[in-house]
Amino acid sequence: MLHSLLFLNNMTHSDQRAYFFKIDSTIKRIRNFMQKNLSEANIDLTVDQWVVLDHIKPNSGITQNDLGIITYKDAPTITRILDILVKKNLIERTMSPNDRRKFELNLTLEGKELHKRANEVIADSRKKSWENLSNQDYLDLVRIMDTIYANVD
Amino acid sequence: MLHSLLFLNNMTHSDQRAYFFKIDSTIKRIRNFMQKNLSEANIDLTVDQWVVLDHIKPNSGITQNDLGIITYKDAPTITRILDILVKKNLIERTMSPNDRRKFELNLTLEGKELHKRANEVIADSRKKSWENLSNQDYLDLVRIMDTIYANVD
DNA sequence: GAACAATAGTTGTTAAAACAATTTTTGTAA
DNA sequence: TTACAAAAATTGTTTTAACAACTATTGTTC
Repeated sequence: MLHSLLFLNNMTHSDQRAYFFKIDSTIKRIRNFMQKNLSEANIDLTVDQWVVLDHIKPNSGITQNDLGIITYKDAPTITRILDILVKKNLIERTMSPNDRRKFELNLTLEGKELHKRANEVIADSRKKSWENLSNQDYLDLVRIMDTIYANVD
Repeated sequence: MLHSLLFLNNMTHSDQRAYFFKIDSTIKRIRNFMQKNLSEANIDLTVDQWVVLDHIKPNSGITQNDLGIITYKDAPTITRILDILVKKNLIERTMSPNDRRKFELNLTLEGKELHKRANEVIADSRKKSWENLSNQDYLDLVRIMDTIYANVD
């Protein structure tokens, strides 16, 4: 309710398209909600570490570069998140046999186990946060996001 | 197109509700787009500095605490952004006469001038990024964001 | 094959977010 | 009025994001 109230205020600024602020505050809340749920399940992962872990899992041997592309994170960010995941013993960097500039990334056993646990927490969070919304809402949201994404390309 | 493609990939994970990633990547893009437009207009402001400046302007004398509430930023973040805006000579912190714990915030003349310039850039960015979308889309987006926000409260 | 360009990854810096801990001031209750 | 709680703001630390600069390796062109 605070959210709606404040946004209406914000809307008076200039036009009805001040949606940036709305999306920004909502995504922050979702992130915090997921983070809280991970922490309460004693899972030592940030949401972004989860995103990276979750994208390595079905792509064994992926390089850091490609990982950055599919997660929309730049190279330095990937490097640093991976440094943390390696330190936590959740992933392995093995040098590519063909190209000594590259690493191949894989989950460790511990990484796979933690992924499984975290996945349940994230799925529950997702379900909870989507309550009262329909499949049509989902399709609309995706279409709107894709349109904006294309507009600013 | 890359966006859609990658998202479809991501969708195969578990269910159709992995919308977090979609929103997150889109908001990042919008932010970068606005930042680029500010920089190209030679406006030395980050998007978040803009948000703070834009919320002080119609609320002269607002305290840091209240500013944090309406911008959805916590106290330390507000402190640090204001430090920067003060250093840039865009806002003034004057001690509240009634309560020596509080500051009253106001734009300087320079702040008002920069706000005006930035406002045009942001409005243009907003318009551009909303192309091909309707008023109904806007209403749907707001409703979906508000619903999610309430769900994770 | 040597010179140069491109690619993969790392390091440095600044900004913002979240959280915890702290200081200063104000409000409240005994 | 004194003791304690609450409020406002700051400082410290870790993580992520963006950008620039850099190293090492590979690819290309002459």
